[in-house]
Amino acid sequence: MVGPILGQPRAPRQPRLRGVTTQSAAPGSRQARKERTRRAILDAALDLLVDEGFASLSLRRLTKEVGIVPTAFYRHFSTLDELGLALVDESFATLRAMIREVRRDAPPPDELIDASVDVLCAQLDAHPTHFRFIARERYGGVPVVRDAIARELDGIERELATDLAGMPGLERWGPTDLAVLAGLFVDLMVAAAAELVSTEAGHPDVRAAIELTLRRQARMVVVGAAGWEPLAP
Amino acid sequence: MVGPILGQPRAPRQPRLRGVTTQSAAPGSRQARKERTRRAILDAALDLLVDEGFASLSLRRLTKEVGIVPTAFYRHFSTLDELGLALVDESFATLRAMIREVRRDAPPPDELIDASVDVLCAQLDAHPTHFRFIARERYGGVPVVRDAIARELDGIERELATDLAGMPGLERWGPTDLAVLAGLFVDLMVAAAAELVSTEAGHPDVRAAIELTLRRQARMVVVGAAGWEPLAP
DNA sequence: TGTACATCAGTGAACGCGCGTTCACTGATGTAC
DNA sequence: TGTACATCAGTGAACGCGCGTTCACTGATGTAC
Repeated sequence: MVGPILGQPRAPRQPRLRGVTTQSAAPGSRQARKERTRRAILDAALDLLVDEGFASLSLRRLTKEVGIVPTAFYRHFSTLDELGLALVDESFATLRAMIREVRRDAPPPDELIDASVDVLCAQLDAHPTHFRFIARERYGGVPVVRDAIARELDGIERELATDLAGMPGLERWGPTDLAVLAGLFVDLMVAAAAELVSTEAGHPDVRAAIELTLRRQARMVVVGAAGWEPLAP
Repeated sequence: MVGPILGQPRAPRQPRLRGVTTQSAAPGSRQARKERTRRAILDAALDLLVDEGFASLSLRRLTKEVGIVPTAFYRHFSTLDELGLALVDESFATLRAMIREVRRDAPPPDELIDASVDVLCAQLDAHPTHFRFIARERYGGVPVVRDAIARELDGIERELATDLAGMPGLERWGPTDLAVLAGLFVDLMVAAAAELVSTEAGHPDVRAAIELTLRRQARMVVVGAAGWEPLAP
């Protein structure tokens, strides 16, 4: 065991923000501490991305925010792109969890829209940085990240199309129509998420208005789907 | 008049890419040449923004592309933000011209969607960089630009709502419902534009698929609007 | 028309700064015996 | 249990580079007379 004062040769580097401490004082196994630092890097990145795009993220500012030295970053990610992909993974884990929640509750068709929007708003409150990341980087400046997000959103559209296939009134729809409808819902969701997380600190009035608009837009789409004469697949 | 060789004290700086020439050789009045350089800066910026976000745009690379020295930039814009706002102006001039074109042709309601999508696709071919700029920077990393785009899109939504108000079947709609529908169309358009300009060099098949999806989505929304029971304003 | 002066778009040297990445290192944790 | 050695997350100095911005300048264009 190491004394609390020993092993700090010069002015000790204080933990800066996130509980990442100097090697002499951190609790837990080496592996646990490494994982904690990785977590701190991801969190610091999501925080910094509130104000800027991923393309402008600087490794030095990021590691400063975490409280580690710039070179320590490379113990966790070999490039910034790799960090970006980890953020895509994490953000879509949140989004998929949200979708699973709706699917699990299986609300009746007439409540489906409101229930889905409720879940979306709750998730937006719980993980605003994840949704902001997806919305902002979807058409953002880093091709690797942009492509990864496009691929994930494609997957979600396909899943949603499968879900929709079993719904009352949509049994006779072809795969193309289902894909079109699914795309409509996904676009609607991402656009609304982007609006909601960008007004973050704004008035609850603005927020309520965006939420209301989303509900009406989604219902309008549902009415359109209900009246849609399915085309050949 | 100045001779073609005189007044070039050392290795003459060749015009690099855009026809911006050294001061000794450029034709036209001083004002005309200044305007031409400004134009070249805007064009070079739009070109560079194919590959990166506005937040990552570097003044030095930009001026190098134009063929002027970095400091000459300040003769035309006092900051990069000001350049960004000029690009917003220009991009929305294109978008508004597109809307005017649809309005002028005034196609009958049953052809309105297809006619609008046709115009959109034609404009996307003519000015892909403008639409890419709007789509990418709408949620991008530079607040000044993002806010300006949000304001412009709001204006367009309001205009569109006014247009829609006079259409058959929508006379009894309240302003809120009209705004909801207008928002839906604008989101659809921007999302489709973003998809179309991002596959730029891609297969015409992909392009055709996106275009077809857009047509079906728009029609689905129209069906939804037609079946919509208007609510209190 | 010719001359003298003003304007100003573009130049080029220089500045200090933050950037990503390299490298040899330190010292607490982990492990083999 | 105690000891000797290996591992490896984090350190800190150093590098060369491109960045935005300053400043005094140049010389063709524009204008007043």
